[in-house]
Amino acid sequence: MNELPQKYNPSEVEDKWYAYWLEHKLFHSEPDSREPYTIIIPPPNVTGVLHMGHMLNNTIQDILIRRARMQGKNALWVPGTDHASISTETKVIAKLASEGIKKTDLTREEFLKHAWDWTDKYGGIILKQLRKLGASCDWDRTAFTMDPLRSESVTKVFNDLYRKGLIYRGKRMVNWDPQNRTAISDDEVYFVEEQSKLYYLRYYLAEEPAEIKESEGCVIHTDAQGRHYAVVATTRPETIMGDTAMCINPKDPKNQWLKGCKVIVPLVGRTIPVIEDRYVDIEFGTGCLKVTPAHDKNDFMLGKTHNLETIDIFNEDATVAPVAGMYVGMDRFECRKAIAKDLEEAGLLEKVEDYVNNIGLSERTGIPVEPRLSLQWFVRMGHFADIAMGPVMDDFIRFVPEKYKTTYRIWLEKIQDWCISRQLWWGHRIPAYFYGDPNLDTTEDAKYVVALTPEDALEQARKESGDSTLSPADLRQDPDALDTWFSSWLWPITLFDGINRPGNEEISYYYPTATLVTGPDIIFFWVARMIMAGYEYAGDKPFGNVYFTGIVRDSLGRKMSKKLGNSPDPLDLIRDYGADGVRMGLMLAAPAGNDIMYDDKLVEQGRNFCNKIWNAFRLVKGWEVAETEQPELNALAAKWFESRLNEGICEIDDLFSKFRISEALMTVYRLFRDDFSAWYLETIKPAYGSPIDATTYSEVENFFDRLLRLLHPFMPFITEELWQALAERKEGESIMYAPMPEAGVIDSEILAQMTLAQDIVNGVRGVRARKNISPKETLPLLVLGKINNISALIATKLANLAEISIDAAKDPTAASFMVGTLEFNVPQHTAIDVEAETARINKDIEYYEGFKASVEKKLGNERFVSKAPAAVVEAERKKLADAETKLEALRASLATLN
RNA sequence: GGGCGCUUAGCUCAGCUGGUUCAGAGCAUCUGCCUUACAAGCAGAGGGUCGGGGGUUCGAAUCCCUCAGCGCCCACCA
Repeated sequence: MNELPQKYNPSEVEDKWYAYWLEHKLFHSEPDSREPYTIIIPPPNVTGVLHMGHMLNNTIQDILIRRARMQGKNALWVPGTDHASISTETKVIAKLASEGIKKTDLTREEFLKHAWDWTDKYGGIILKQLRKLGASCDWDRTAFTMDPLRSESVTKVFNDLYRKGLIYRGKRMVNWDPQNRTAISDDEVYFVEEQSKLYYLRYYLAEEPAEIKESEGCVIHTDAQGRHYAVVATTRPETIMGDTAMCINPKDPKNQWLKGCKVIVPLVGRTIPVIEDRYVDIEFGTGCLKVTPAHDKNDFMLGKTHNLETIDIFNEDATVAPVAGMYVGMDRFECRKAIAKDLEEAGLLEKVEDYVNNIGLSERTGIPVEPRLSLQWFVRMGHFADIAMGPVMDDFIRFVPEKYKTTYRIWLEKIQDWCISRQLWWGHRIPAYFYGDPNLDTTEDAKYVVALTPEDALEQARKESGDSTLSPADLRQDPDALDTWFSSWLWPITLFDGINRPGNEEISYYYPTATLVTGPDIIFFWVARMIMAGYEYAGDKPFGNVYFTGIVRDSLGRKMSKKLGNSPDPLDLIRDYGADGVRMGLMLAAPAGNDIMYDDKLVEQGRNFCNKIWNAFRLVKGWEVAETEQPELNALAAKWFESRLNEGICEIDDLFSKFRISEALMTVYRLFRDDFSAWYLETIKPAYGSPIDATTYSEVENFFDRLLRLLHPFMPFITEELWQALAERKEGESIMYAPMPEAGVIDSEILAQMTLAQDIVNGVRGVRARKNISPKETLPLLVLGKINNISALIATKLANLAEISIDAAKDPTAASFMVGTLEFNVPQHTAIDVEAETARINKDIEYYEGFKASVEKKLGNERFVSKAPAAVVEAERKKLADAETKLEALRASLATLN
């Protein structure tokens, strides 16, 4: 036993076994006759580093995959990374900027070279980090969302959807990120409250009307010179150059007088019509709305309805464009200040109010999104919403927790077409090729073809244009890239090359995958779209279950962020607490869908538990074994623990089937710590220096083995270390492939007997604690009735009893306790503290009298007796009888005290 | 503005197809113990009128209504 240190030392153990698993290719899977169990990793950003969210997410996946593997399934966990178009491009641009290089100074090829260099250098660090966690991914299959195979698939799918009419190019109002100069999808915009200002602008009437039609409730503005004007409230005065109308609500009494008028845009001097639309909120501001169709979604709609001109006054980087005619080249926010000032000076600014409004920010750059009219590629979503709704609603794809079904349904019901083009270089380039007049490329009149290759494109273009002299130089591929999610949504399929080679052996075998583990934040971005693509391109669901994890927060409930510095480095934690300890700590606090409040206490508990397991092993391994007959106590204890273990296994199986993983872990934890260590091992533990009988020893080994296997999915390293040490193992053998224990017979009789034994032991220990009697001092025990054999034996050993007298007469001087209706006396040498004992018994009597009274009241209720089920009434009667027995015993004790 | 969810011990949560698993678990706290597996441990103990109010019922943490607080998602009125 002295060979093993007193404390478990994780770091060397972890490296040793991870290398062993790799060496023997234990994570690798090939299709075979077993049932498959597949998990695809949510690919982390290729340039990302491991954070606590990854730890949680990947621990769960590893638990599921390891358990499946031990259940005899062909378990495959496919790893990979995501090219993360916007995020990576942003990082590369920043890195280049730090070297004094501007993206705009580079050619596409040069830029991509930098990006690939960056990717090769930093890419995949996160996958290396995952190994520290013990992740049992099949690294031979490591994929990248932009490797050749995935790229080919993406292009094929784009082509296919285009042919099906599900992809189109269209002019829409998109969210424009002026820093990255790209469109982003609605889902990539988040809103924050911002303290801003509401500017009230004067729009003078273009010509003074002969008469102003005054009506009830009307608000007419006149200046000192008697000229009339309307007042428009806006948060964005810088867009006035794009104004092409002013809009009022036709029912607004305040502004009736403006109907049919024309007004002059302040500073700009352009005359615009006053239009009427019920869209305008009468209550907001003055009820007058300036309409800038190029720079606001709703204004765009109004522009369409009322046939307004669209003036796009901003450049790609949100500086003012020449067409605006003034403030040209100025940044939009600079321009706002300048205009405010100029309006003020021109007397066109009525007033400025403080105003809190929500502004949309780009998820990537955090800067305000500019609504911008542009030509983009879209996927028609109606068809996809149709095919993706049913399977989730019918639980054919099961969401855990279930509440996300609603979220999913509502999103699908009002789904918008998906803008898939991004004005980026890092990503899958859109396989559309323009020909003809290059000036038309960025217009809706562009001539283009969509093709798998430039060669195909040329052929098609020749055919469509009828110009057989077109050369490759006449084709211009769309410079834009696809939204990252356009490759991610194919991930479950492309990992098995199911797009390029439909129906191949791998896709047929591994698809649909078993369970997807991901965060609810990407339910729309990714989960929903994978379901759509799955049905469209693999003819089946991509996964059977979706397990949504929560967010890892700090102990104060704050999101972990770099800014707050409240996120521990996972690798530091692994170093300090061991991978198993960290895994356990995270899992203890992580019911599906619940955020977890991370606290070092959790991983401490995990580390401590590792130590507990370690020491239990030291104990057992330290025993000397003798070929002696097994004592009855040990035989009974084994019989009990067998049942208890089976009971535990049943619970664990049930919990796993409900994805209640943290509860399953808690169950094993208690099984090991309480039942196995505190009760079973303590029961069979031989006296110091004495040997243990061979039968018991082999039983202990067997129990230990099964417990290690139950623990292995949660804590892979320590369980492998101990399992290997528990018996002779062959090279290449691993607990990873040891069968997961299955529940056997549960003997409820012996479980009940043991419960009594435990109650007695607890009773005696309670007496010891109250009377300050050392655990070392043996005590006699009087049973005022009968108890079973196991109880007597267990109690004798674990309560350190000298002897047990069955059917004993009450000893009035003894300390007493009750288990159910059975009384126990512990005679002692020292005089009992009559006062304290009296007080204790009186307290009990008081409690049981109150209890009895409530039961009597219930039973005295005619309606209860007549309406409640017989069994319930019967149970109440038994309660009453037991309470009476107990009270009788307590009163007898009290009487003997005095 | 629309929707979903939550509120049970100091903390994190379970229980919620109504009645002895009904008030639980882990952690934390307190009190004893360095008892030759483990002080990263062992033994014992305390702690909640189940957010407030109302209703249904013989009976409510559990079902219904209502109020309050919190969280998330969607929309984005200039």
